[in-house]
Amino acid sequence: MDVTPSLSDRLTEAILGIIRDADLGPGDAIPSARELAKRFEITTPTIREALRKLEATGAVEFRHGSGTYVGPTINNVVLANPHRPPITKESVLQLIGARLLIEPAVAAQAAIATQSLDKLEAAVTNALTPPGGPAFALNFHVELAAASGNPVVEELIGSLLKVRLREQQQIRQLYDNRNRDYEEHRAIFEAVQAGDAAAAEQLTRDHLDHIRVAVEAAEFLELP
Amino acid sequence: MDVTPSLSDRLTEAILGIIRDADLGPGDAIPSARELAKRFEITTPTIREALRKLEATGAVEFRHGSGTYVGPTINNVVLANPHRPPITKESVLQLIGARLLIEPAVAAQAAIATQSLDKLEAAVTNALTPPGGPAFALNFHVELAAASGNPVVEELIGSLLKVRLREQQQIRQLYDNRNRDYEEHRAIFEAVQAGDAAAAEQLTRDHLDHIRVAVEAAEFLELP
DNA sequence: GAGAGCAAGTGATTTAGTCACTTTGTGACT
DNA sequence: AGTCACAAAGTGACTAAATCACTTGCTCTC
Repeated sequence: MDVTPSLSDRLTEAILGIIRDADLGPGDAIPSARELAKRFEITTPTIREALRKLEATGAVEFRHGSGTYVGPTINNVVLANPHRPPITKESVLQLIGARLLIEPAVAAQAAIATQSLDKLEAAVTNALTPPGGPAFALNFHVELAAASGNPVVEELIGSLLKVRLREQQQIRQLYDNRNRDYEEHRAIFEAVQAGDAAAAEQLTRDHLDHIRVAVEAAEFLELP
Repeated sequence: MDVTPSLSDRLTEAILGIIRDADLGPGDAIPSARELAKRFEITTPTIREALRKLEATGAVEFRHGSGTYVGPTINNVVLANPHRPPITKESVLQLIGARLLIEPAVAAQAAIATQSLDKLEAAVTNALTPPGGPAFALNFHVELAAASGNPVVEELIGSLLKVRLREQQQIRQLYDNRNRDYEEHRAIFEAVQAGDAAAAEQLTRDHLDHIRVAVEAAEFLELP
């Protein structure tokens, strides 16, 4: 069973090999589909299928008329499912439940890590005066994970937040907690800065619990 | 910017719509590529690109000569990157670091949850007498996450373990900790069963720390 | 020098087929 | 009657040769 080495999956691996051999990072251009087809001695539709697979995981990006480029998540070990099922109140609560389990420990770790906190502080203050939209509010949690010093944890939190990005923003717009969020974020930041792991952990737990309560109280709208 | 609704991404959404409207689950067959092409009034290569994207995220599966079927991870919110970068000692340690941050809290949650522990106990005992290979040893951690009652957490741990499945197995085979693992797993299980959250948390932390030390002591081989 | 416009390169998609694999059912043989 | 071999139908895998649409950069003009 499955003695088949693979189908055109070998192509995706080969393309990834090219990207890594050339030491390309996100944003860099990769050879055109036509050239890849020539190089592997196959036809364009076949190479396109391989590229589509890579596109689905964010390893490459297409830009019509311009070229194909290395995607932002090529080095991720875990990623948000781009083909996510439709949202329900239950799924949102499960998501918050997962964060409630993880993020307090992350905050505690950030408090005892020696990472730079500049970007975390920026995320706190930027949330109040949003120059780039409401997505900034979520940024705090990703930066908090980044401050833990473990890039995998950062990916994990980032993925969890990305899954429901639009919905999270919608929730935040409905119940304008911007000020309360700001206060709570700042309190967490200060605990982290002071190296008080226990306080950071508890404050994060409280913060997420407030969000959970808000979601639980909400009667859900339909999905757009 | 990006006023373009999308390209043939609409196809992937449409296919997912068909799957959900027909209430299909993993293993169920979906219409053939030719029929989908006819239904959407496009050609087969185009529909194949869309299906490939879905294949990359585990939403569908191809079986040559048989058909296309719904994949196992279609309802996941987060998934392991199938195009993972090559392994390094550092990346393995980062992975363990992430688990060290998350799993103790998961174990504590499992101890106070009211979930059934049958499968968890089975995972403990099966690890010693492996009927299905060494993958069973990792199963314990997934079942532990399942026992927490939060499916998102289960997905998360499952994804983290899947990323380095082969490598993890390799590590385990090299340093045959099977007996020590069994003892530690059993201790964690018993703490969970007894509802002792603090003990479950600490035992899990110790267990993962033992693995971390073992990996840190290992001088790494090349990748196959 | 600045702008309009053309041309080359690229992805997006079509059309029309061939090959390889799996499944299933039918028929012949035992 | 049961079983096995084989053919047929359906499916995915892939090829081949185009055409359309978009981006970019260059050149030519004013």
